Amino acid sequence: MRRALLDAAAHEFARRGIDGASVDDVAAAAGFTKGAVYSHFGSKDGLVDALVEDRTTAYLEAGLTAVDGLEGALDVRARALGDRLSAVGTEQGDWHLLFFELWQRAVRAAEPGGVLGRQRDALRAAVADAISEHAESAGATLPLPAADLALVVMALTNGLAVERLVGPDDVAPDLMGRVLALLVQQPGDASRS
Amino acid sequence: MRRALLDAAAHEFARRGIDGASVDDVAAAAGFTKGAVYSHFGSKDGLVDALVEDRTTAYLEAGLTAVDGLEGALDVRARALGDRLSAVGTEQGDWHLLFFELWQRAVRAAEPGGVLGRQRDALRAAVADAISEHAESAGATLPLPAADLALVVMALTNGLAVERLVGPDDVAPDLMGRVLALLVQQPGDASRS
DNA sequence: AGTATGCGATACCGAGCGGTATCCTGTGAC
DNA sequence: GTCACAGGATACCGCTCGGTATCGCATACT
Repeated sequence: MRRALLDAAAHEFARRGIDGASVDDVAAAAGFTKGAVYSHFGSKDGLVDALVEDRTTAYLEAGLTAVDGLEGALDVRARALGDRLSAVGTEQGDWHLLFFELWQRAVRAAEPGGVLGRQRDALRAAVADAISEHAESAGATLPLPAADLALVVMALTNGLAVERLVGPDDVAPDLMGRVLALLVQQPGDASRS
Repeated sequence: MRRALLDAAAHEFARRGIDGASVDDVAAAAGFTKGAVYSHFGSKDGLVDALVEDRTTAYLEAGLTAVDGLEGALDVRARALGDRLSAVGTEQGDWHLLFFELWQRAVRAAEPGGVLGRQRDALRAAVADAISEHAESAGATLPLPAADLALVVMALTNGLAVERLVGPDDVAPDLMGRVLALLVQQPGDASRS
């Protein structure tokens, strides 16, 4: 089953590294043998490519969901967004481990227009749009261009995930929310938690 | 020469991955053969360990330098710090590639108290101290505990490095500084660039 | 029932790697 | 000048892994 192989690959690759996990390992984790993998994906690289496609799509959707349906003042929305992103990041420790590995591959391959790059651009644009709309509907002015803020949100998500994987207890669950709230706080607005 | 081998290892490991670069490759890049590596470090893991020690020490010192000798109002210092960190991050693209690989190893090994973890704690504590002192000497109140701010600085540095390696032009050079300035901005302080 | 199709298992190959054992050579002590 | 030694080169081993060729078997179609 293609689905089972992709899930097993995501898990094994995250745990042991893409180079560290053999095709045999992945197949065995899914209850199959190598033959199944080569029958479906042709090569190990083919499996990795399919995995990139699969997981980045899911990641993009998760990101879109996170910025959707926020209500209230802008800093309240920012806090809620931070909490959502933290929750997702905390429960899916494997994802970031895998993500950084795929990202490394993409950087080293240096082939512009890779799947990862495209999905990143899409996510960034979508988040930037959402931020703009949220700011407008909340009647607030953004302290930075929406595109820059989107980048900061992504960078913080990734950066805090790094720290969380080293020391899960070192990162307060509400840190992301508080930081984002500070970033969109209006000048002269003295509201502090 | 031990130094040459470490430098070559840093470069080769960053470019091709720790698993992707063979001991032969590293030695050749330094103008030697395998024998030199095994004579100095005993094993590939020994080389990696020595490299972790070497580079994290340098990184820690770079971090300490960055938070040192800042002057002026708190947000001015924050901006200057951001610019320094951006400059360092931009010119040393290789380091972050290597850092994430070493970080992955540490997370997967899951041996608490690794060198990387200790250096991270030290850096975080030092940055937190520096932030506290800067806040005090500038007569400002911090919107978040210094330890949390230190974590945010580190997370942003790493997160923006990720983005910069994917698309160098997507990250404005002054973004880090502006974000940090926003974070320490005093309520009621309407100064905006 | 017979047959075709395709997924997955099995056995095998070649290459590259980490590691080791041994040899070579330049350098310093006396 | 001789000797000892350490840093490094060379040759080699064994193992693991990606990849391939082939086979077996279940399902579906006629």
